[in-house]
Amino acid sequence: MIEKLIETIKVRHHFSAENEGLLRDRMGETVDFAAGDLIVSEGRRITYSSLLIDGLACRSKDTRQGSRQIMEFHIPGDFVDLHSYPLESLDHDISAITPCRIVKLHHADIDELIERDIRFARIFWFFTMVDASVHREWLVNLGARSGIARVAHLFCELLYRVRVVGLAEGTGFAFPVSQVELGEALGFTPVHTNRLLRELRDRDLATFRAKTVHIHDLAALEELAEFEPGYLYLGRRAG
Amino acid sequence: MIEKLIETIKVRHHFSAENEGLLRDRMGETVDFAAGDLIVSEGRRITYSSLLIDGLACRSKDTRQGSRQIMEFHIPGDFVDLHSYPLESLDHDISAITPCRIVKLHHADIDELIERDIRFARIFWFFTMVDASVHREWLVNLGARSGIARVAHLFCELLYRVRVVGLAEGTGFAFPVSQVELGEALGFTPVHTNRLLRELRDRDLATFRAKTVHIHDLAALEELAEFEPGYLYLGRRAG
DNA sequence: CGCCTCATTGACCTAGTTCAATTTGGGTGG
DNA sequence: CCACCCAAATTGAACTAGGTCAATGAGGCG
Repeated sequence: MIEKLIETIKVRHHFSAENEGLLRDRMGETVDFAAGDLIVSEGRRITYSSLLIDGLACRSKDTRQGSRQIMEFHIPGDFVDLHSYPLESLDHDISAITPCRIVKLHHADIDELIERDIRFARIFWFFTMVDASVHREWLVNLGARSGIARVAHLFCELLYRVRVVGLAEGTGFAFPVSQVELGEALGFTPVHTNRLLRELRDRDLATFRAKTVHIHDLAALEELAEFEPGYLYLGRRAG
Repeated sequence: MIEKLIETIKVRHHFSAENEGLLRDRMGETVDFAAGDLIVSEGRRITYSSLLIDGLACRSKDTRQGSRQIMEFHIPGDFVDLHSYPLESLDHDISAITPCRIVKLHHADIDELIERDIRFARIFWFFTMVDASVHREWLVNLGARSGIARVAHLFCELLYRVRVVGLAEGTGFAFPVSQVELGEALGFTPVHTNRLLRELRDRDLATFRAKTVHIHDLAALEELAEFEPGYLYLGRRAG
């Protein structure tokens, strides 16, 4: 059930079988959410973190004008709100885009894990720092890249992340968002998002159809996006 | 010397005199940088974190087209690269905008502090999570707010942060950036940044002149920016 | 004084928005 | 199986925020 999480740990850290066992034992209840549900809502005090094991979720903030900014997409294997452990409450919403299943990890259990082996603190802190790194890359995306490059960059990022947890099929992957939601992540209107997708298709770089991304020319797409995967910290490292 | 850091801890956590002493004892060498210097450069392996005690610094990434995206400004009292402690290397540059003075806190000493009192881990992790929260708010800024609101939002954020460390003078504060740099943070060209500043001035909301921001009508500016300071996590809380 | 960098302004251009209409495709009831 | 429905995708045309290019102005400093 938490296989995908284990994968995301192991690409980055040495992780003993013993600690893997400890972690498995601490995982709590499973909860299901329907598409559109709030998994965590802004400002609420939180006593557990949610590991996404199935579905697509996102972090977002609403603006007063009724628009919404999506700040990160979450795929199975991601803790969607691990930062609630140090922060205790969140500054934004986490919502289910498709039906989602999460497993709880209570903050008290995180405390225990860290007490048992301080390396757990490193691992969890590291995860939250990867999210921050992704945020920074998205800032570059929104602030400094052209429309077409923004879409390309997002597709590249998702491909790399999805591969780690075994959800890629070659250079294609499921990405069950509407064009409205895609626009909310990229800072564009749905109309313009649609035109950018058409341009990607016309240039034979990537196709987004039926909630699925197919990348036709990954090298060219990365070139267009100036994609450098380093910010995802996917390399195996000492830990 | 680290008074401002202590302030930023104390607005958020209970912090004992004993721990304050421990922290003071661990602070390392002081280093000075000239305006424009890189304090930390992308990809470098890092063994200490830098506490900014004087000057203005920023986190940024360069794009291949030669433009630059600024992702956060740092004022005295901020650790500019505390995330290098869990990450060990950084995905972006940290540079001195004005002459800067930093004090080193070696990662080995952070280890020791945490070993002495686990609450240090919470405090440091918390700091890095506030940076992430700021990143998310900036994502909303770049992705979903109008030009004028973006500038307004940045000015509001800086006022609130600068107040904590005693660097505000009423509703004014020093902000020694050029309009080019301001544009690099907001995702605008210098020309357009200039026009937005003129509009803020014309509407009697705020003035940016001689490297100083003067806010004339804070309530109206916050309203325009949809500024909600919660994301800065400045309220005093249990820790 | 004379640079030199930065701020300011104008005129024109383009990426992205807005509004509105049309098409597509999956699901559902008969 | 088909007719219908509804949400989402697609396209067009007109509009606007922001970019580009280029010239001018203003302050700081050797």
